[in-house]
Amino acid sequence: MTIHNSEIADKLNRLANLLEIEGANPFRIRAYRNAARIIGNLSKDVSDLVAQGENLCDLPGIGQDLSEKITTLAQTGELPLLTQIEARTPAILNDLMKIEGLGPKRIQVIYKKLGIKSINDLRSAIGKGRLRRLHGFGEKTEQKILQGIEHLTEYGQRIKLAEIIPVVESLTRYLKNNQAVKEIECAGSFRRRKETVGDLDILVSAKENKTVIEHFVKYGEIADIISEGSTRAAVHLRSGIQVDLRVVSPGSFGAALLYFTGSKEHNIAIRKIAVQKNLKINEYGIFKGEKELGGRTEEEIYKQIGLSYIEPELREDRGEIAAARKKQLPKLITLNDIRGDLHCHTTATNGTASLEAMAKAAEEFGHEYLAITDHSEHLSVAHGLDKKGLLTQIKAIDKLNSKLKKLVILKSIDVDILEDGSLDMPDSILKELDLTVCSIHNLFNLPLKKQTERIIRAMDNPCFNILSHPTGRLINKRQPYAIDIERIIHAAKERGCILELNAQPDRLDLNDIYCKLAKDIGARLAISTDAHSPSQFAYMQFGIYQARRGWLEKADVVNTRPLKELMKILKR
DNA sequence: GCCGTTTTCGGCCCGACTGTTTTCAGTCG
Repeated sequence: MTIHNSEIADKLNRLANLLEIEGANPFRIRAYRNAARIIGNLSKDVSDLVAQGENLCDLPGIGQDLSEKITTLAQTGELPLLTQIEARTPAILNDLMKIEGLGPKRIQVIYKKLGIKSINDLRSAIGKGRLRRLHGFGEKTEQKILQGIEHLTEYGQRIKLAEIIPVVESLTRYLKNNQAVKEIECAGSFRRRKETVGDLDILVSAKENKTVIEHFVKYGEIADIISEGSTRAAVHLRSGIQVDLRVVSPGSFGAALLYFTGSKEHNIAIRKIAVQKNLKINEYGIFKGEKELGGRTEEEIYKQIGLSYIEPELREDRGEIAAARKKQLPKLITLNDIRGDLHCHTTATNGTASLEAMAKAAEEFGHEYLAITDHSEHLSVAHGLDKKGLLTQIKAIDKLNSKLKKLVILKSIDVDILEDGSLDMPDSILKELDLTVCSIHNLFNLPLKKQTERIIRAMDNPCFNILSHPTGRLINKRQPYAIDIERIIHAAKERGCILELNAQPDRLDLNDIYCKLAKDIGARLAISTDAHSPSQFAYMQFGIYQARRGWLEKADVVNTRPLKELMKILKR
């Protein structure tokens, strides 16, 4: 049995929670949480590192003790300290930590005094009025906890980035109606363009705070107000999303933006650097004693602590600070760098628009080239094309190309990788195409080795160009299939194959961490929309966001190249 | 529990809001 990084991180987090409930040293708890984050963000499997005899102490934030604990965990699947603590503090208390308004101290009290262990226990205790009899608990706290339980059971999941955009747009439009508002930005994980967001953090600079807050809490979509003060307020929208508003003076906008954008780990790291330089960073600015050295812009603050400006997408404490210090940050790719799209579908299979309509939309989007990649026969639910169907499409593309002025249509296919690693179309036909996009669309549950070798065997075919949605995950819906991604990236590099970053908002596959791994290994990537309708070409933006989070630059992505150069790359 | 061109011991980011209590602890970001 191999234990995955996410499971190791989960166990460390659970241990940290229980320790916190027991009242352990807060810095020790932080060390465990920090280690959980480091492991969770790692692109390589800890189990592999351990098997190779690597010393985990080399990882930042992991010392001798944690290294030994994690090694044991990777080897045996057990974390003895966790087992030991669970013997006296029930593991189920972890569930209570997820409830808004309930932290370790209160959980400790309700467990010790009332024997409450689960959310159900808690609900019934509140119903019987047992909670409000405890010292430090009152009626309002009770109501808040009840609301927290309700909110948790109703809206457990984070929301996909694409789904939150209209919410942000209408809210910011509303806030701008207030005369006092000068600048406005949606910060938080939204600004870092994370694939999902948990809540919204809106930052406003204004001449006067009070009227902005008053205006905010009157927004028509608000279900309830969580808190309302003189500089910040928090609400739930009717959709369940929490929105935090923070208002600062224009002179502090940069400092507040930095603070509110996060990530928390990035903030802690840069504030630590400030402390080392005898400076202090807070949401109002950067200070030497009483003297303010900056705060109007984020750049000012980074500069004061000797760092070049760090793009929001990189602020995850994954090496960006060291890179900023050495002036070695990547020049991140932008939407403008993209020249074409290498994956889309038409009505020939499961797209909603004709070849002509897709071509027109791609041209209007500004593309120089577009690959038409309908499904192959094996994917019967999508009415995949057989040999004859593909040959018909090839002819139609030739005809259309002779009419098009600005755009070139590339002949292609989204061909299934079959169980034995062969492609679902004879090579003799694949050779007629400009490129191939190859996908796994069935047998998601093969064992890791088998699935990995299925893909690598497919790449051995010289007709293989792009591996589409390489891990197969669907955000909030389906786990990635079991594959050795590092081996696949190496195999792609050796064979001149390309890895796709599929820009569909529920795929974003490869994810940010694997994009960076591919870049570090030196494999090429393509950012493609997999558009099934004309409007979906706009999904390219989401691919770009994810690519930027993965440190990708223009040169790492093949569809930033002019057509001629691209064709050379596709020759393998 | 981690970490070190001030330190191998003594620090560890910083502030706002709420509820309950009467000066502050707990929670959150």
